[in-house]
Amino acid sequence: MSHITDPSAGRGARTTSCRACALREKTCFEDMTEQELAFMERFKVGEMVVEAGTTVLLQGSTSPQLFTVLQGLGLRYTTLPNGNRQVLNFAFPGDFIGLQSAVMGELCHSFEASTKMRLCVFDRAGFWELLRHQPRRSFAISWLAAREEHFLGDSLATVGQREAGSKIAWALLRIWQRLDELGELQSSPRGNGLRAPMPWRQQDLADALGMSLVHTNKTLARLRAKDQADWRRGWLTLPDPEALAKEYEITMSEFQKRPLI
Amino acid sequence: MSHITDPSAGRGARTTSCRACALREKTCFEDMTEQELAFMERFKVGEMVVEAGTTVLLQGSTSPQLFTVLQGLGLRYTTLPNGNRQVLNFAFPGDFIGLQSAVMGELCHSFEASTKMRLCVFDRAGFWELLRHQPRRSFAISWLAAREEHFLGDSLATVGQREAGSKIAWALLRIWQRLDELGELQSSPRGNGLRAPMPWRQQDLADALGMSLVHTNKTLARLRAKDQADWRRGWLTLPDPEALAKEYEITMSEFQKRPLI
DNA sequence: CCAAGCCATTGTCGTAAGACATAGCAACGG
DNA sequence: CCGTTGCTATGTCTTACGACAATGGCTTGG
Repeated sequence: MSHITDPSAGRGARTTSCRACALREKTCFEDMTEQELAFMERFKVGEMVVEAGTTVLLQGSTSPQLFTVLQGLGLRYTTLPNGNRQVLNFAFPGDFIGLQSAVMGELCHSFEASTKMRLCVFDRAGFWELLRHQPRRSFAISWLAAREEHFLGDSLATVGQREAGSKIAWALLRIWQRLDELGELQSSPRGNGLRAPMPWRQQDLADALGMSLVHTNKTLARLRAKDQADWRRGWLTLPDPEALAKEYEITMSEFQKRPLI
Repeated sequence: MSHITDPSAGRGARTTSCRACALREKTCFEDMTEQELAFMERFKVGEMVVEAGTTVLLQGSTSPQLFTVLQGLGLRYTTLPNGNRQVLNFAFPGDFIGLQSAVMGELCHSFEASTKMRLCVFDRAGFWELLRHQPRRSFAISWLAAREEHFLGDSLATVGQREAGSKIAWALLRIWQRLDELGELQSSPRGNGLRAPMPWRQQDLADALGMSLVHTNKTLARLRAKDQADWRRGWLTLPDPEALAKEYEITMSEFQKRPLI
């Protein structure tokens, strides 16, 4: 299902860490120094490519690895004792996976690839080294953690306080915005506006919002009937994101450049 | 409503930062070095005492300050455009408040004192200095952030996937455990087991769990009738926490020593 | 070309939870 | 002493949402 490639194989010195991919321009940092690069080189274990559907991290296990998403989309979730599943968030390129596992011993969530993914693999043991010796990287960790905390809080407020239509709209807008930031929006084949790839299943969205599959489906149908959002066969189309946000009282946070690990 | 005291007034050098209070033994770190102490001294702005009901941080504003809770209990919440309120978490002594505001420009949540509180005030501008020059403190920040992320995820799963009784039980157990860790459990005046101070209102709990006040009240009454939990007049009594957790399929995370900022 | 899965869709029905209204009960203040 | 305020407690009625069931449409694979 997956294989690990040697990070040093066949690439020049300055394409190390995550800088190999197009994510570089999205960072809010100047280029790393040579010293930092050398350190990150040691920290990085390799790259991993996994097929859609692969469980990368499994709740209850103790993974020795941390990841940064380079390509593809994923899903972070917990399974409750009653069998229910809660999707904690959707993962996009640039996301750092596993900070919690580095702190809590045992994993309290699973991570699954929703499409084919390419991951940058780091060694958990080296993580504390990173914090100790690389203040700028350390800043990045805190930045990402704070941002993650912010979005989890936002999710909590949505799941707790919004009604079905508003929940769905919120989730779609959030995903839309994130893909927009990553430059993943494309013009529709029929030429009517933009569309975004959205490979998840309705069940995933339902589990993210604390709704049943059926109710999610019906609510999506309602949004589609009102020409507010159309999500079918892996593609999302929002005719007017701003109007949608206004209709359902959703305030989007503005774009922020993000640091990379 | 509040006043700020000079941190250097009337106390010895080694009682600086947050180490002045009994929280010290709860840390997972060796004592700070003299150098670290000196740095934290600069970082610390003062202490602040606020009365119950005070809004310490207001959503939408830009606070130049970060806090560590020294004494008292508080509440972190967001207000949605539709007027609903979501309580994000309850704050206890040792909690670090404001990491997000240090990263996102504008505050996206409010913080309110539920009892009289004593807070350790830090300067936001000095925060990045801290990360840059104090690797051990920087570790602590990451640790706390990861833990916060963990609990937010847990909250999300609870609000999204549990039914009313289980939600309430989960919240009560979580608060009980936290107070236990802080050594705040007391023997009941009537001599029947332990009790914990719980100064919040039913509305607060309702807003934390995404339930209506009325339903929260009725669910609490049901738990009380079954002798599983009794929360009245600011005091919580759990006759058998383990049994409660088992009954409602709640797995408590074990105690972990926490670092201090 | 048909069978088997996997999802999406839609209808019916039941219930958990919300909305609203009202009452009870301290605590506080003049 | 009584009126106000802030919170808790119940009763009744309504509804958004979940549970269950059946269908249909792609996709994969022999």
